[in-house]
Amino acid sequence: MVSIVSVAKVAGVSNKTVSRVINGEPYVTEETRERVEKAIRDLGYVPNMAARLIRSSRSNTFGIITDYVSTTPYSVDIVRGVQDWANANGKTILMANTGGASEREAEIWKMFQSHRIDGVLYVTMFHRIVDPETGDVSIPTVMINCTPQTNELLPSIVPDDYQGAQDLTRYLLDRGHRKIGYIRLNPILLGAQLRLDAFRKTAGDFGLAESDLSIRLGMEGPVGAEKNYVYAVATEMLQQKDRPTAIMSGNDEMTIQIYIAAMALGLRIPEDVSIVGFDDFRTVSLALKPQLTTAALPYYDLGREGAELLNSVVAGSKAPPSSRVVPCKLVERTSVCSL
Amino acid sequence: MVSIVSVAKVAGVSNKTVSRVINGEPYVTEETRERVEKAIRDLGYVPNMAARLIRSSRSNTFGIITDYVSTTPYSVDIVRGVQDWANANGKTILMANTGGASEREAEIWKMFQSHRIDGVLYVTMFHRIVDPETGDVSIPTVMINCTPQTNELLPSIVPDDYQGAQDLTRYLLDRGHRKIGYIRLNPILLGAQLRLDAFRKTAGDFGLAESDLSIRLGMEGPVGAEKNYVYAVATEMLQQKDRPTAIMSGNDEMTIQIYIAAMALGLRIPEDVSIVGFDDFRTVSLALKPQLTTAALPYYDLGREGAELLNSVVAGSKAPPSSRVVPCKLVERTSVCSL
DNA sequence: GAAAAATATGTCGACGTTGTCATGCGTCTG
DNA sequence: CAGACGCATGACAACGTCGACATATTTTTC
Repeated sequence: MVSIVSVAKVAGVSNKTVSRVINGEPYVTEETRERVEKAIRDLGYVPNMAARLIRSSRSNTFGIITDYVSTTPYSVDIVRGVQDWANANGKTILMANTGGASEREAEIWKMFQSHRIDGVLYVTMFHRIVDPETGDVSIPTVMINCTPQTNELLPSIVPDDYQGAQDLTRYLLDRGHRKIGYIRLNPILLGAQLRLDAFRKTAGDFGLAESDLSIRLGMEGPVGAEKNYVYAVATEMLQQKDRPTAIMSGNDEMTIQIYIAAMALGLRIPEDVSIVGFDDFRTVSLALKPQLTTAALPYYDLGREGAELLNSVVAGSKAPPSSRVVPCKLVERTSVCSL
Repeated sequence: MVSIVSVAKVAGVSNKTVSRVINGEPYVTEETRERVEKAIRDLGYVPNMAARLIRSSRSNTFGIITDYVSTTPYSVDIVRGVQDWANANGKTILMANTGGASEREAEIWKMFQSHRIDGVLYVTMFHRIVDPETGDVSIPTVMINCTPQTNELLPSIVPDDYQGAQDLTRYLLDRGHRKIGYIRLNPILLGAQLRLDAFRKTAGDFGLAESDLSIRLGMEGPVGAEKNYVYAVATEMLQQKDRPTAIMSGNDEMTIQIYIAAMALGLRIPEDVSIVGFDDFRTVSLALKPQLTTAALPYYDLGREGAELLNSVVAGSKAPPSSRVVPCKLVERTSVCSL
């Protein structure tokens, strides 16, 4: 492999001078610089990060540790956000996922440490409460899409599920809906509770009675093996004689079943029932006809800002580890009508 | 940072002996080994991969370079397959994605080289033909889900779209369907052509005339900004007086619109129309009612086997760079009825 | 025009690890 | 009991890079 030494030999300078050119340090004649750069090009020299790291003990690398990248195609955008930031800032990304197994988690932290990474982004694929199992490895960490259980005060950055659901509820109320059904997400997920709370509170503040709200559980059970009642629940809800004029769904994926249930009963969307989702999972929200009005989870921004935040932590900013909350934008499409 | 030297000091041995213990080399007394292991535990020592790398010039790291991890939640399973393999075999994964920009691609190859990674997995999110822009960086490479344009003879590993579509078509024919509609995937994707070819050939071999087949384009245009005709095309197809008894869809995502189109026309699935998809994109195929019969893209296996293959290439196996094809398994659910 | 300052380049060692070779000691062989 | 062998350990150099410091050359300053 071609090293700094071979470049130096070809350019007829010392290796230190080559190092200076590579790192853009001052005190190199234009002429020398050009000769060195030519040698670098000719030889196809690429600096060796590993050597740089043992010298300077800064790896310029972040690690991402995730639970279920895969079983859930939802939140890949978080990873993309991180990668784009990394790319723009000359950082490298090391990736690992636990598949939910906590014994693997400790291994991964060890692996990260063996690469002397500068910081860790701890990403969960659903908004939830967790406890990183670092196995006494301590590396600057930012949590994305999750908050720590014990108050170990790791900074975290999460979507504002509450505000998103609030906006969606108001949106329906503003359009005259007074009987609203709600099909709940798996209660395991933190977002589920926040969204439901916002729905209840907003509807209540507006003056709706609890009896105007038809709240039902759509899913439950462990992530990846949950029981799904959505179709049955939606069918039942829509067969009530005093049926809701709008249904709010725990997430977009569940709306597929709500759409089908409604259509099977001969109801038109949105004329007979309005439907809103949550997440803006575009594979679904754009494929449905009419297209789905929903609240977009700011996954990409979560990733980007998380990386940014981690960077400032690594750089030693003493900002108290706080929980940042990123708003969910309401995306208006055509699945809701005004009454 | 605690290094091998500090461990040696505490254990009262030379650093080489510590190295021997770490690497499980022979010729260390049981007693010495224990003393060293204790010191390692006490100090929380973790070997420094970077140092190991400059010594041995083997990084035990693979890079993954992808085009659109993100915009498409489809193929994250490939990445999961790779990661699981890596985890089981003590390799580390460096990730980068181009977002489709080829100027970024060259940068990424350079970055990979600067980390002296052992090999690259070049992954595309759709089965297609590409040309890696390595920018004269040469690292052992395996292509996953894509095949090289120029015959540079990089080994590749791809799903068997042809066989999958063949199985699906036979499945319909076996159940008595003789008028079959086909809504095509974006022709940009290699899989689109293969799937269509298999459909045509299999139906033809069975004795169906071209007039029994109703083949229509469902999508076209650049990835991420395609035009989508599926709903309109499906509606039209199902309104023909001699309408097909079954529709085969380019992929699962498109079936959402086919379902809705059918239901809007008052048709029941599968009694009035049978529908099959492709991919087994479970967010969709399991959410639909009735659940979708489809062919599963072997993404996880693609990742796993791709990593395996790369490993053997890196190890210097002289196996001629061939294209391996992994079968798509038919997943039978309830969206098809027998006539 | 001599001293001081600025610029340009080089020498050397250190980072943490492992490969090579050397050494010391006990045991076996004939 | 001498030589050969096997085992356990250590000394030292080298990998590629860069920081600290030294030296050489040019420019500025009074």
